[in-house]
Amino acid sequence: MTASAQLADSPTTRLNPEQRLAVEHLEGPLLVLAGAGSGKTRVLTMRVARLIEEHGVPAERILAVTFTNKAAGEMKDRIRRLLGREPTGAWIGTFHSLGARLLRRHAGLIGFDSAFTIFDADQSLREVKRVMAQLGVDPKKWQPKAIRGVISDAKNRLVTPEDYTAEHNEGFDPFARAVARVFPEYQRGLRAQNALDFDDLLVSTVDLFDRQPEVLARYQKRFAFVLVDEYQDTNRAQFRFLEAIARAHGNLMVVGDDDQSIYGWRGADIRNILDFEATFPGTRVVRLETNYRSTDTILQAANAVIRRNVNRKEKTLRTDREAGPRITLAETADEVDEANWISERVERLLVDGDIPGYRSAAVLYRTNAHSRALEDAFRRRGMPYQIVGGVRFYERREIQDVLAYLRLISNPQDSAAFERVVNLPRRGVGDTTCAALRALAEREGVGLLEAVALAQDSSEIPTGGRRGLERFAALIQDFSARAGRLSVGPLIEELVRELGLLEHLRREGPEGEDRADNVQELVAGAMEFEARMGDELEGEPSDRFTELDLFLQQVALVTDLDMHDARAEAVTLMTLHNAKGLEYPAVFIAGLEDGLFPLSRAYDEPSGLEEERRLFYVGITRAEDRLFLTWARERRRAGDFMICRLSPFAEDVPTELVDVERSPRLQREDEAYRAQGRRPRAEGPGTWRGNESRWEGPPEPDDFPDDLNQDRARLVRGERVVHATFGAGTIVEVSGFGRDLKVVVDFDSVGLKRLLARYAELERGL
DNA sequence: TATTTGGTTGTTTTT
DNA sequence: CAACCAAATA
Repeated sequence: MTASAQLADSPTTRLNPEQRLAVEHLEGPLLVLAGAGSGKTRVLTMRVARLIEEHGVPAERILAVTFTNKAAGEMKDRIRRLLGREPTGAWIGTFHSLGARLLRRHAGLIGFDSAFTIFDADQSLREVKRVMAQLGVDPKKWQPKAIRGVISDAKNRLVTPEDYTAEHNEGFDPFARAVARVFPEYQRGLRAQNALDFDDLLVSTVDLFDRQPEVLARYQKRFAFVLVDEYQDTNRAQFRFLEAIARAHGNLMVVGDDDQSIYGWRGADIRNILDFEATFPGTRVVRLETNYRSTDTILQAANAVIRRNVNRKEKTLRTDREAGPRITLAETADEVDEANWISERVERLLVDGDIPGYRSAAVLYRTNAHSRALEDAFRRRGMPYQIVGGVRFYERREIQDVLAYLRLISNPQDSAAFERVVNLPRRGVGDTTCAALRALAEREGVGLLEAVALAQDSSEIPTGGRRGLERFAALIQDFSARAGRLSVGPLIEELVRELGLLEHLRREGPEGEDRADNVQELVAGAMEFEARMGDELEGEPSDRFTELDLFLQQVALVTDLDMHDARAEAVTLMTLHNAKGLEYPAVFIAGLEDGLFPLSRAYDEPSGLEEERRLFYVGITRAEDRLFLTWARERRRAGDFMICRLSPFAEDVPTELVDVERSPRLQREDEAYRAQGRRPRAEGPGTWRGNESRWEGPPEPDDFPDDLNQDRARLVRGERVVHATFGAGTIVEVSGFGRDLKVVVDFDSVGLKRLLARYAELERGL
């Protein structure tokens, strides 16, 4: 962080004119269009400090919203440093954590108890599955994940279950009809369990503001200044949240960059930024186009890439920095070779003194699955690395098990948690007992835990199960009582001990040892947890909160990225999405192959391709000094090998900025081929060659077998097709690409079939 | 009821 | 080549 050093002495004279304009802005709407590396965080934090320091605004009148807890923490740090004291009372957090905090205060007003559970993606998926089973919606025909996705999209657009159902339950789209049945029941299920999913944290907050004008008025008055980071990634619900508060006074500052909008798939609405001036009349617009991060070479590459997008606000980043070394594009044989090349190159950068330590390098990739090969290579070489994302700590089975206990202790209505742990460790409560209990609970209109009491004198519950249920319920009640007087750390420790969980896990075999370690890590983490009670509970009756409630909330909302330790002396491995907002002296972007990056699915729509390109742009602009792009000729994906060709994105980088390399293994192999008088495999027009940095022109379509040709007419979801034997049908799903393009077709006569497009010879039409 | 087996499935990206 | 899930068996 080069900027932070300058921040320490904080004179506004260190700002460029545009930055100063933004920092000194006092009242009214302000839109800051901040290019990558243009010092936007600096502007945000300095404005906050200035409001407090020079204009005497009390810290508690400030609301600052970021996208990750880490960004929020960083903002708080910097403000603290600028002020020389804590910005006590200011609300600085993510949309989700702020929503959770507001909802906990006013849970009663929207029909929830303030100890509500927050369902993460996994839990809400389970709930969808449960509802589907209850309603008899076939999970084979409609994927629970897909349904969950549509529900999430609807929520992000603030479409209620009722709206959705009214619109679709009689429509012609059978999938939408299925969703129309599941959605309302899913929502009812959450409510019955006193649970909210991630999206609800936004939706319900907006709802609360809509329905309780006096609550809204209170926060409008309190938060006289609202500041938002990464504004290009906000969705409809988030916009409404901001707008609700800010419309009272218009003191809303948003900072964003339409070129870095990479969450369209999550409902981010680019119109929020493009229409900002129209929504808030009198908006002052400030553009930050000077980059303080990257070399001129890197910036030129970034500009050249992003220029190819049609749908954007025209702008060009400048820098005062030197040209710097050229970008390296490396061709490798396969993912193992690629990973070796990268790890070897990191080592070399270190030895040559180009970077001071491992932490100065990051490897970015498109999909989490890609991390495995890299991880192997780093481990083999004995190099320190840390992976951000992927299998998250809190998502591990054993951790989820412990958390389910805690959730049930905190919120007895959480039936999902009940089912998860009722038979863990074994208490003789199997599927039969559970099903009977569920039926009983349903009939009596109570939660599962409550139903246990009724089950004792109910003949429909198997006697074997009853004893187990009783023991379980007693255990939970016991711990609920303890939760009131113990803090989280000791509470979890006792729980784990009394369950004999560690021994239980170790008995599972070699895997179990790791699992036991993870549980111990969770205990250790909880021991360190000190609820910021003072902050969280200010002005609230404190008897409705326990430390456990707050711990669970934090756990639900803290992500892997937030736990990432930027100071650890290790190479960082993460997806391009996770890299947003970060910077490194040396950046590697791996897997630059057509179909992987951009992902083949992105070709379905022009906007999809543009979003992928923005993602590439984000990746490039993470680099301060050195940028490496790598690709593999051949890669294993989903079990089998695929022949790859260079990503068209790489071709958008001007050739004069690029040095081309081939991995040593590739050089050896190609030599061997040549010695046999044969043409090196996969090398032809359209391939970058040898050590000459010369691009030989675009690939000739004829040079690629038809089934690899990405330009071919594409089969898309919803399209009508005709098959030689099955007749007419509708495409329900498309997956894979090129040679492995697979489609699921719902044929009018024979129903669902999964087909490999290359054999199926589907014709378009009715 | 618990465990094992075999078969199927799939790869975006995340708060 | 996983990981996950359903039915079959102990």
